[in-house]
Amino acid sequence: MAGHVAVVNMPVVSPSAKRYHHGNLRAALIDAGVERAREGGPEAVVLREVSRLAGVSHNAAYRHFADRDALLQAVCDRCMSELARLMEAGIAEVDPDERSVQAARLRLRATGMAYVEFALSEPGWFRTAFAVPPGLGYLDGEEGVGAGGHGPLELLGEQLDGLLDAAALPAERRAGAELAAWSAVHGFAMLVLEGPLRSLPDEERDAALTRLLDTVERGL
Amino acid sequence: MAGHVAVVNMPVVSPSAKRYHHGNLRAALIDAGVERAREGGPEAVVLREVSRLAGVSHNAAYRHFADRDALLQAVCDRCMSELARLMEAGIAEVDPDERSVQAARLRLRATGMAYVEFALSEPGWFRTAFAVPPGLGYLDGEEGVGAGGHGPLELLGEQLDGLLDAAALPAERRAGAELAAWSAVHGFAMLVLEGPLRSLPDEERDAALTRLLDTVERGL
DNA sequence: TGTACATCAGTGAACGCGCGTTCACTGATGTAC
DNA sequence: TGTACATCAGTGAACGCGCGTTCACTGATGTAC
Repeated sequence: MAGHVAVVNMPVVSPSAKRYHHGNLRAALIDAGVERAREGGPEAVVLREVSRLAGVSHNAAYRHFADRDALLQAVCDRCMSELARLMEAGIAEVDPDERSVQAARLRLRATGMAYVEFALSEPGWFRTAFAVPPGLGYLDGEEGVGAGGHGPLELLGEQLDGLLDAAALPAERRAGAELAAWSAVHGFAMLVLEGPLRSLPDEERDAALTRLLDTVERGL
Repeated sequence: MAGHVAVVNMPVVSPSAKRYHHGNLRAALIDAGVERAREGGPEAVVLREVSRLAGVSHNAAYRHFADRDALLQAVCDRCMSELARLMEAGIAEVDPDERSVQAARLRLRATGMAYVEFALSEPGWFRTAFAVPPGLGYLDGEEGVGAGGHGPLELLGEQLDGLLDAAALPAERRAGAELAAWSAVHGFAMLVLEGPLRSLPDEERDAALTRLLDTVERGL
């Protein structure tokens, strides 16, 4: 019986037998934090709860993170990387060898669509990605940047360069175009997700998104 | 001596003598909440602290608000109204009798500028304006809407109508233009205020804002 | 190959914190008669 | 004009909560000799 109790008390995240040394607690804590963030956003990344999920006592976390903010930052980085990953996936759906103006436009559009889709389908992660504690930086942690080595900003920049190469964006308008495009989709996501437009019906929302992307495309 | 002690214990917000019945506690609580929100954003609207500021015991607030969220909502409404007020002031700087295309464009621009300026100069209020508790609505409280009876959305809509009247906006693009324009300035404010661009130097930020407003103007 | 020991990664108990909310109560007010 | 009384707006004490963080400690690991 006693042996079985030990099995029952195994840490949730690790299928291996309970050991005193966890092995990779740092990663396990971040994983658990990401899991909590998915459901409840950044506020849900609670040091004690995350340690519980990782199967260790709540102060073991202090071996790997200076404090709760340091853990949260690592979780934020992962969420931002996940956003970048989805953006990359959206971009990749347009044939990468295609160099036409239309393809460049479609890629930019896919970038924005993926951004908003991430926000709407994973609101907890989206909010967490932008909840880096004051005083700490974005994508500063060891986790680094997204799958292809790029954050959302770099991915957006590449699509704008693509537009430039296809002569669909005047050279004098290239500078600062990132922030204009980014602001548009970010604001849309925020207003619709938590802001005054959070009760907007789905179909109106989708129509508005199309309208928004059209506007950006024309305006750039 | 005893009489003087009573004077020392007077509520901070009311210069009148301490009375058992406050007189207008509801308004005083909202005022105190707005004061706290200015410094610390929505998290700073703490029921006990706000009651303290108003000079009453912390549970007197329950006579006027169902719970903390109800108080917070009232404070949010006030912040949103303040935003609308500043937008109106910005619009009013363009001669209201002027009906030219240029004037219509300037008014739209002033709307966006005021929005971002409010966010940057009063970050606590800006964040609070958009922190209405889940389940509660925007501008639903008694405070109602801004000085002229309009919220930010209505003000923006009027400027777009102005553009339409001046033939600077094709009629088929009028629908949904609010959300496109609003998204752009809102996203800009969020990214620069708390997001990944929060350490952007002031001059780069201002240049990016000009670029953004240009883009929106062209794109609409 | 064995062992002493430094080092590192965990544990468990405790602290202090301030919050939102509820309870039973009292002081003030205004109105019906 | 005076008074009884219902109503409303406050008070003060208490509860339970879970958090982040610190402390002194112990179990496991790997390395020098």
